Formats: sequence, structure tokens, C-alpha cells
Amino acid sequence: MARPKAQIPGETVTQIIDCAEDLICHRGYNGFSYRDIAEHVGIRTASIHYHFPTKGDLAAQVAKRYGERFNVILQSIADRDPNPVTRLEAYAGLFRTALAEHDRMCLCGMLGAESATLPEPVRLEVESFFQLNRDWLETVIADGEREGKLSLRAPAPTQAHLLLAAMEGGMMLARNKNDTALFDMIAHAAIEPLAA
Amino acid sequence: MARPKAQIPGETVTQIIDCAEDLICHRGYNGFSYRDIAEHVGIRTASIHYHFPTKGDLAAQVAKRYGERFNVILQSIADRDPNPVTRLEAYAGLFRTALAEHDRMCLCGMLGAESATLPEPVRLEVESFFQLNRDWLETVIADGEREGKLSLRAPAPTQAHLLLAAMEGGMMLARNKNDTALFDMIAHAAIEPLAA
DNA sequence: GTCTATAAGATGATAGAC
DNA sequence: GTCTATCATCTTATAGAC
Repeated sequence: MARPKAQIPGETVTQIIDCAEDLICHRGYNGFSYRDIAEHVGIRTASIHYHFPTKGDLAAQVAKRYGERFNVILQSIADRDPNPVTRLEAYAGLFRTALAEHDRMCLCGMLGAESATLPEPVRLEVESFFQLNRDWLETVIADGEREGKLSLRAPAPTQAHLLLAAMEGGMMLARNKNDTALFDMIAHAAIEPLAA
Repeated sequence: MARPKAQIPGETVTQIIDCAEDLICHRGYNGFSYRDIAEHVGIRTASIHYHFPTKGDLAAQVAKRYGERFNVILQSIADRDPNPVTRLEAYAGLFRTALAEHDRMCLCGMLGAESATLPEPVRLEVESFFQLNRDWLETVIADGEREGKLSLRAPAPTQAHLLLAAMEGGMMLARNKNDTALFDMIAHAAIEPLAA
């Protein structure tokens, strides 16, 4: 009667992706192995290969889910908050929370640095994530200017690029120094000048 | 009479450090091995261990030299150029050149993302590099404001942090997209608003 | 200072039983 | 879908000859 390995359908896959996401955020693509995941999830590495034949397949799916979830959150921020400044602050808050509560880099900030060693499908997911961020930021910033609530010294696309760079760079610096306040300072300095 | 392995004193060590620096800028600490260096320099991995017992020793020395050289260049910029705006543009130009001409990340931007997996001595060298940058930027920015050539919306230390974050984040984004112009846009957007 | 030889363990991945 | 077993290769590192 014992069926100790019976699982809720898709449960193992979810655990694997969850674990891989956490590992990548902390250690990067080249800093984790199937073994790390196997030990944490309580399965064998062969089982991971059943679900994700190669490490690139796994990382690509992790990055894909990360982007999809991020997209949903971004939409919900835009939906519930009409103020461009607090929208941008909520945006920065997403990165801040990951950093402060889980000591995590942005998954794509980590993978982005490793771009040169990434399987192409992974690199492309990372690129899509950044594009998603830029598009959202550009819309928020352009809308804010049109409403007279932001005053820009450079075009909205440029400001969007700068803000994203500040987030990713700020996370990296804060993490190296183990100082979340450093990220807050950078995020605030990046957003505040846009306010009219 | 053949002494094929005779070397100019310190020449091999220099070649190893040069090669390791290049590899780290491209692939990161966890993305290269002693084997990569051995093949490129034309020696055996055991010879590298003679000069650098552990990978951490090697990376720490690479990061140390990188910081020292960077410091020299920063001083020379400050010495020959009194204008704060063009000083900052020259600063950004350092990163831009590495990116455009060698497709290189900043060595410490790469290592910084990997902070969690780095041997402590390496992590500390990286932290020193960032401190060096912040100090230089802070001085340039504070001097510029005192002379009335810059007009700051936030204190000089905060602006210095933001500028550094924009450089590191901008390099990562530009590299992931293989688009140097993206870095230029970000660098300009970070510097221009400081001009009085 | 460089080499050969070697170790001990990690790594991504596959074949085939259950 | 998970397991055992196995693989070839890579990785960091050391011992000792030259």
C-alpha cells in the first residue's frame, strides 16, 4: 500500500524549478548543479534529467516563469496605482524585497552577467525579461510625463534604460557589500529626479 | 643549448594573470578553469598552481591588479582634466572601451554578481574596487558642485553610488543585448543631469 | 619553474529496471 | 516518474622528478 513517491501532478517539476530559481539567484548558472537540486528536493539527478533533459532547458524554463510572474506583478502595480512616482517606487520595491528578505539577486541580473556562457535559449529569455521591464517602465514614465506628474531630462525610453540599469547595478553592489540600504539609496536617487 | 622554457622573470605570472583577467571578464569566476589558462598560455595546470596555489589566490591577485591599474587611470583623468563633466565622461569611457573593443564586462561587475560563491579574499578585493570608484566619483562630483559646474539633486555620495550602479548595470544590459549603444545611452543619461 | 602522474571528487548526461 | 548504475569528462589540487 505504500506509495511513498506518489506526487501531486507537476509537484516535482515545480519543486525543481523553485529550487533552481533560488540557486541561480544566489549562485548563478555556473554556480549550481543538478546535484544541489536533487539533494534539496529529495530526488536523484536522473529524475531531474527526466523533466529537464539539459541544464539549459531547466534554466530557460526558470527564466521564462520568472518573467511571466514578474509581468503579472507589473500589470497589477499599473492597475492599482495611478501615480507614476509610487508606481516606480513599487517597482523598485520588488527588487528590494528579494534582496532584503531572501538575499537574492534579480534572476536575470545574475544570468545577464553570465550571458557569454549561457545556452542561447536562456540568454534569449533573459533578454526578453529586460525588454519587458523596459517596456513597462517606458509606459509608466511616458504616461507620467503626459499627465504632468513627471518631468524628464531625457526621453522616456532612455530614462527606462537608466532606471533598469540602476536597479540591476544597485542590487549587485548592495549584495557585494551586504548592505540593503545601499540599494535603497540608489533606487531613490534614480527615481526622485523624475518627479515634477 | 636549447632552453625553451626559460622565461623573462615574472613573465609567466603576468601571462597567467592577463589570461585569468580576460576569462573572468568574459565568463566569470565560476566560468573558467585552470585548464583554460594552461591551454592559452601554453603551460600545464600544475605550473599555475605553483604560482597560485588555489583559484581564489589567483582571482584575488587578478582583482587586486585590476583595482590598482584602475586607480592609476582614475588619478590621471583627475590630473589632466579639470572639467567635472568631461571627467565623468572619461570615466564612463573606460567601461565603454572594455565593452566595445573587447566585449568585456567590468571584472568586478562580473565578480560582484558572483559574490555569494567567491572566496572571501576575492570578495573583499571586489568590495575595495567599488569603494575606490565611489570615492573617486564622490570627489569629482563634490568638487564639481563646489565650483558651480555641477548641480546636484542628491548629495555627492548618493550620486556617486547611482553613477557606479548605472555603469555596472549598463554594461550587463548592453552585453546581454550585444548593443554597445545601449551602454552609451545609459551612461549619458546618468551623467548629463548632473551638469549645471 | 615546469613537468608527469595522479588523486579525489564533481559534473552533465544516458540506459535500462521498476 | 523515479530509481540504480554507469559514463566520460572536467576540476581543483598535490607529490615528486627534472
